[in-house]
Amino acid sequence: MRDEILQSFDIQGFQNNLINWYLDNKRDLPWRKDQDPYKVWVSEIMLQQTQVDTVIPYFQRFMSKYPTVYDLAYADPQDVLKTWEGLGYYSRARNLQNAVREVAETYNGKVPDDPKQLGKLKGVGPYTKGAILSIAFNQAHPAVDGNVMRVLARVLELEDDIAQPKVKKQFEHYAGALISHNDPSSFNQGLMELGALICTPKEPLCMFCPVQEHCRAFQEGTVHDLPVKSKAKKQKKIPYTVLLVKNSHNEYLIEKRPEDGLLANMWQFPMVPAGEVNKGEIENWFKLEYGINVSLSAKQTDLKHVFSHIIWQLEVFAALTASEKAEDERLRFVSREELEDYPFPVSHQRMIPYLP
DNA sequence: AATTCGGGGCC
DNA sequence: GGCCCAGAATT
Repeated sequence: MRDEILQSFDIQGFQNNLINWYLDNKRDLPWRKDQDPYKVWVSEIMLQQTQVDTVIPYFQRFMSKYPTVYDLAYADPQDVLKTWEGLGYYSRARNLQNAVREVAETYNGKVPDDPKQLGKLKGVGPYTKGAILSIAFNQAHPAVDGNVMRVLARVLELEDDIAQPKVKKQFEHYAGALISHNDPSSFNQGLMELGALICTPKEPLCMFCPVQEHCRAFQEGTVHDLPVKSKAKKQKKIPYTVLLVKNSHNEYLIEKRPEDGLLANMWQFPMVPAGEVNKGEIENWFKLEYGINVSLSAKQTDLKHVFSHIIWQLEVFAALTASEKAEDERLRFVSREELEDYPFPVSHQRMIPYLP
């Protein structure tokens, strides 16, 4: 790499200022009560692309349901998914349980402290590996997330586009060069805490920054120009007609999504791809696709749901059927109360108030 | 290297 | 509307 960037950098002073600030100002978070590797692991998975305030209640519920590696290893995957409901990126839950089962079987229930073994676990990438090693095992491995890239881009005044994968590897190199070997846990968490509380994306609080004297962007007045990040392309809009199908027993038709792809293994109300099926053909299409005769009734509402890469435009209709049972394994008629037992994506939770 | 994975908070 | 968030897996 370009190590001349670190030539005149006061690594020791930076470490001391950062760590002392962190120890004095760290938030009292539920996963910071101890260094249990399993808890650190679960918290780091939940915190991927997810803000602290969102994670807190999920972490509490998850740990009370699955206090140990073995509790999670032996749990029903559908129950785990239900516990994850609303948190998003549901493959995280499936990967976590698969990895925990491997830890139970292969590593005698102990989270491995070996970087190679840890990195092979499902869902444990470069960031999470470094976070677990440093926080739970006090090993000096870098843990570079979005916060750390923003902080380092400013402190070292790095103008590389942080949206590019190769740039993250460069930042990991710098983070590895800066990390405290005396207290890698506080150093890594301090970088992230600084990014969350002080070195924020917009309007950073430089006046309160513990490493202001080390920050090249502050010295040069370029804080607002960093980090450089290219824009993501706009999401594609996909229209659906959703059918809230009710039968004579006041039961509603739900279906289980495929085991791969978007919202894998979650349940939902049947969706008709409106881009491929005309309004007048919906009932025929439904009979062919689901084997159930329905009659469309009143439109209930329009909903828009934004994902990272697509936007669902949902037109929600009520519908009636004479059917009482569905042949297909992925289909079920359930009462309003029984709906609560199934993991639903937020987009479909929002339809429940409109059930006929 | 680019795309696929959720959802909420903020402006 | 756009941007950000304690990213990883897949292609």
